[in-house]
Amino acid sequence: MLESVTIDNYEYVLGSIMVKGLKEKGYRVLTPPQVEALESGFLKGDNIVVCAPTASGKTLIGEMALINAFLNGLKGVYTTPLKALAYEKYIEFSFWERYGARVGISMGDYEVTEEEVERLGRYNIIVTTYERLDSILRRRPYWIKNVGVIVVDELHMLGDESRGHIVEMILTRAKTLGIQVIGLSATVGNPEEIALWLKAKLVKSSWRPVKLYEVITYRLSDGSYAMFLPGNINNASSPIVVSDVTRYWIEKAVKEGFNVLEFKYSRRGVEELAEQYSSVVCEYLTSDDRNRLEELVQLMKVELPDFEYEKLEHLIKCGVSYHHAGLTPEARRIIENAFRERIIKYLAATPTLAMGVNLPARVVIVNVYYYSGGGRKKISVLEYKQLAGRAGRPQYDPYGIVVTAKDVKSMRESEYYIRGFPEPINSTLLSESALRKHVLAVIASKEANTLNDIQLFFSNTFAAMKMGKEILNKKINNILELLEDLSMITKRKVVNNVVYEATKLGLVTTMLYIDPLTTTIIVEGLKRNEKASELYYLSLIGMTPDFSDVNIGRGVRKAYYDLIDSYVLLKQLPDEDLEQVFIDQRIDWMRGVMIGLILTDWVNEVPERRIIEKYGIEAGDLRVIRENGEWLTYSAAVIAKTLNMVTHSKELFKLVERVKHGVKEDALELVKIRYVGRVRARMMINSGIKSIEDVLNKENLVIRLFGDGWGKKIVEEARKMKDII
DNA sequence: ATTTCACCCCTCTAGACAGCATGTC
DNA sequence: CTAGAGGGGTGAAAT
Repeated sequence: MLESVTIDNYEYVLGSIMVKGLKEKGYRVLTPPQVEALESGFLKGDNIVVCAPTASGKTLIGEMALINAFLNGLKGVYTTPLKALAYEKYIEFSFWERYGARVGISMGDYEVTEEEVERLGRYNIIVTTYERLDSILRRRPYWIKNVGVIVVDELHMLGDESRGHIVEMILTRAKTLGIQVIGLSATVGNPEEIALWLKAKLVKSSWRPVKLYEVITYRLSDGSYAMFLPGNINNASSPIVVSDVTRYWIEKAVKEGFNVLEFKYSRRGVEELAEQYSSVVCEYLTSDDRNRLEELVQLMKVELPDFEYEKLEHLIKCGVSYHHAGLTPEARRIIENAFRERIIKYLAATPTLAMGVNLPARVVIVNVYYYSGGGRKKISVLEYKQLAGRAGRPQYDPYGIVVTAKDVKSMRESEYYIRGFPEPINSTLLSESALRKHVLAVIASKEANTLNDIQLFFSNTFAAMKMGKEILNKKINNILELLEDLSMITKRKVVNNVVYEATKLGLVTTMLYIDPLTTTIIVEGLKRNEKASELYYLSLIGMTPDFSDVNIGRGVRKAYYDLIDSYVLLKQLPDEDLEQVFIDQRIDWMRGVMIGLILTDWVNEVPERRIIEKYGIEAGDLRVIRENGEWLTYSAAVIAKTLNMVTHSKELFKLVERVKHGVKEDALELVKIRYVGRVRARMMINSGIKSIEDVLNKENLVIRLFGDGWGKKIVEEARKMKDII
């Protein structure tokens, strides 16, 4: 056993102030990846890529770089893929405020106005989401020259199909501007290549804080399972056969006081797992367990909407739950905490859980099959390692156990995940949808305006290194033509060069952070009518590529075919010809219609429960639809204004507020009052209270409606608003 | 005449980031 | 491609 290395050993590198702070934060010993990183000399300013498993202390390396920059009078930026992670890190780094560092956060929940960007100039440490940082960098804030380091959390996201290109652009700009880069990555197949691209030193480590046993598991033809347990668990190198793996581990877990996490790539799948094993866990609960679970149930009853609570109640009472994005964020947080405290013994989850907050378990069961695009596929080794990394809670568990590939049918397939190497990650920037956004952004921000400069800018990308500049330049040329066709940019010939400039529409598109195609669809849709219904507007934005896909209940679409036909005839919906406006670009017309119907119900005050049942969606889905709807309705409003479509823009701006609060027009004033949402606003209007003025004049009526507590609060809030006016 | 049931066909499959106007009183 | 569960529809058998 190596003697542990302490922070003190590196005081000569870290400096006394940082050492003092880190100790105050509770750090003493350094993990091997941290030692290696320090040895690499990243605090002197070199780029570094750290490839190491979950919980090996990568964040601290980033944190050191941020503090180092701060102590040198520079700014540090830390960027992550999730808002929840950004917030977590923000809280963590706020510790340094006692050392004089000003710590700020910037993500979509906060505005990105000029003032906001200016405001960020005051901070020494800024935590952002990837997209927000991309958006900020496009605005080229004056303070960018003071940024000493950008720390990219979850750097392996670089290979993510839908968002990797954002990371690539951030890093490309960091390279171009000569800003130090610290990349924190899971173990990937080609770390050398990424390090080479970033001109970074590479720290590779497989060190984990908890020993990990990967248990080869597979299904036998009779439906039972073979498992090769590790030697020191049952001293056997031949497999044991159990009829049900999950049951086997749950029984062990409940008796020995640890918990079990199972991953599966399907919402329905995880709900079924929870259902299936709730009776198993229930059998073993102690009276103490039951009491704690009863408390938990009471908490959920208060905190969650009824329809969500009703779905979970019987599971939670048995110490079991599922976890996926159909749940509201509130439900997810409660379940995560209960699992962390081991009140919930068995949790079946989709990969949301592995992406987000740190939630380890002694035993992790991994299913590897998922279904997509009509086929049956297996998750990659990289994804498997990410899920497996959740096994073993540092400081609590002596080891972690991963049941590898519960749903495969041969030993070979299971071993493949254990012995196999994570796949190399590739650039995703060359997809048309990614490139059209970024080429436009580079032109709109004036980071590059001539063909040569644009090509030069993109020659710094990972894509250029991987694919070669010729292919890249060809693609860029195609995109430039497309953007010109879409009226996003204009072209001018100057002597030996071509100069590009963003149009008003292009500028707006970049600022709104939407896809040029989204803008075009909105423009085309609006052009067709002078004035339109809310259903028309809301369907139109639902058809754009920026609106995320929605899980509509089975059979629901079909049930609406006739209704939809009649709407199209009445010109209440954008007609399907809209699709033909875009050669080669399929727009999701049907999705848009469903979104339109859902959001129309929402802004007409149909109760949430009713909407969810009607369209077979879940509480969490409705929330996503509302957020997307708000952002894109706003975007449509700004686009309409840019094109001087006065009626549309007026209507759309009004609609933004209605989507935000889920109310009809007459309730817009009331919902501005804090503590008043769609339901209370309607109650007041029904009682004759129609404005803030009315609230103050009919104080007693408000208190009669909502009781002493809420009633008085609401009146008080209304008074505050009156005072402001 | 109405209900029940076996059977076939069809459908469906994870997640999450981004925006913050303006004219008028 | 290499799945599999559940919903809906259908038609014939059972009541």
